Amino acid sequence: MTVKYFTVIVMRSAFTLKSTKIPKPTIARLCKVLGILDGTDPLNSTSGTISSKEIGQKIGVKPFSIRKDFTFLSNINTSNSGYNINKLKNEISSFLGFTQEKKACVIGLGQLGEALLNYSNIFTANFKIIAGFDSSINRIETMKTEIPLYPTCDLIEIITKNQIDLAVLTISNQISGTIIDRLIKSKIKGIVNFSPNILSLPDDIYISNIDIEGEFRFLSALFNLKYNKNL
Amino acid sequence: MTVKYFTVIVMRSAFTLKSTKIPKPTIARLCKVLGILDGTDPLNSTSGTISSKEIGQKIGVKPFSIRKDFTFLSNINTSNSGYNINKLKNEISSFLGFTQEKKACVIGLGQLGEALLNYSNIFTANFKIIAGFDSSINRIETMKTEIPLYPTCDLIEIITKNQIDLAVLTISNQISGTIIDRLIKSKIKGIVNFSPNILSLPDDIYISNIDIEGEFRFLSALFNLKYNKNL
DNA sequence: CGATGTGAAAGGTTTCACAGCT
DNA sequence: AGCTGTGAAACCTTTCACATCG
Repeated sequence: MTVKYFTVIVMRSAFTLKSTKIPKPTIARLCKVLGILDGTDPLNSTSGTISSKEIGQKIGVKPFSIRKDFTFLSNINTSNSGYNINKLKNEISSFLGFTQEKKACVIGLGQLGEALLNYSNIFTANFKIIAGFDSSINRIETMKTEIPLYPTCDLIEIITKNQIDLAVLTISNQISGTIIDRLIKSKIKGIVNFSPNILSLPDDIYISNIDIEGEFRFLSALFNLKYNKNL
Repeated sequence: MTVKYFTVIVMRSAFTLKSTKIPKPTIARLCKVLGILDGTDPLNSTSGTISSKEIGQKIGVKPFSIRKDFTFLSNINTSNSGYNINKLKNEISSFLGFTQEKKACVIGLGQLGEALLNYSNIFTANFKIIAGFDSSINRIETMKTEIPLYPTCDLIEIITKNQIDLAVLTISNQISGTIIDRLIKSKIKGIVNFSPNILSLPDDIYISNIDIEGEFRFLSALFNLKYNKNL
C-alpha cells in the first residue's frame, strides 16, 4: 500500500514539474520550429539534418536559444552534425502533445470569416477547419463553400459531436454573451479571437487575441521610440 | 567648447536611456490601454475617470502592473480617485509618439486582403487604410471598393508619395523577393504580415507576424501541457 | 574542427508591500 | 478608506562560455 502511494506521488510531482517548468517562450519557439520543419521539404536537405544555427535563422532566434529549448526534449540527437529532421519533428510533436489532427471552426461569417474559412487550404495536415457558424440563416444558405455551415444556435451540439478543439472568432463589433456562453459550454480548448473585444474565459480555454489596429499601434510605437528589434 | 560637448553627451544619454529603458511589455500594454480608452465612450463614466483596477480588468493585467507602467508617463494624475480619461489618453498618445493619423495599405488582394481592406471601418480615427495593391491588374480592375487600388509595380511611388507608414501583407504562399525589396525601398515603418513566411528586414522596419496555424499550434500546446494562463 | 549541451551570470519583468495623498 | 506611486524582492528568460563529442 505504501509503495502504491509513493508511486502516485512521484508521478504527480514529475508531472507538475514538467508542466510548470517549461518556459512559455520555449513552447512558443518549439511551435515555430515545428512550423518551419513542416514547411521544410523533408529531405531536400542533402543530409536530412538541420543545425541549431539554420533553425535559428529561419525563426529569427539565436542558435543557443534553440539548443537550450531542445534540452526539454529527449532523444533528439546522436551526432555532432545537426538534428535529424524527422526525428526532431516527431519529438517536438509528441512533446507538445500533438497526436492527431485537430479540428477547428470559424464563428462569424462576415467577409473576414469567409476568408479564414477558406484559409484552411494552406494549413498542414495537423489542423483542419471543418465547420462554419453564423447567426444569420440567410448567410448560411447563400454562402458558397465546401465546408458545412450551421446556425450559431447549434454551436454546442456541433462542436461537441465533432470534437472540435479550436475556434476562430470573427464576430464584428460587440460579441454577444450568448455565443461566449455557448463556446464555454461546448468545452472548446482554444480560441483565436479577431473580434475587437478582449474576452475573459475560464482557465482551461486558451485564447489568442488578434487585433490589427492594436498591431498598428504597437508597431508605430516601437518605431517612434526607436525600439531595438530583438524579435 | 567643452560645455557644448557635455550638452551633447547628456542629451544622447538621456535619449538612449529613454529608448532602451522602457520595457517592451510596457509599450505593448500602453497600446492596449489606449485601445480600450479609445473604445471607452469618453465620458459615460460618471466621473470621467478610470482606476488602475478597472483598466487592469479590461486588458487582463494586474492593477499594480498598470500603475508601474504609468510611472513612465508624466502629468497623468492629480487625485486619488483614478485617472482622468482624456488626460490619460493624451499623455499615452504623446508618450508613444502618436501625433497624427497614420496611413496604412494592404498588399495582396486575395480574399483575406479584400476583407482586411474593408476592415478599416472598424478602426478608430488614428489609422486609416488608404490603398490596396495587387500584382494582378485584372483583380484591381474588377474589385469593388471605395479605396484606391494600384498594381504592385507602383508600390514605392504610391507609398512614398502618400506617406504610408504601415502595410498589411496578405500574399499567399511564397512572397516574391521583389515585393519585399520594394517595401524596403519605400521606407515603410511597420508590416503586419499574414503571409506564411517569416521575413527578415532592416532594423528600422518593425514587423508583426500573424500566423493562424501557428496560433492553433500554440493554443493546442498550452492546452496539452496544461499551461497556467497568466495572459 | 564544427557541432551540441548546459551550468552559471546577466538581464529583464512582474510582484509585493507599504508610504503618501485626497 | 481607498486610491496611486515606487523601491526592493522575487521571478523568469536570455545569453555566455566552455566542456564534450564524433
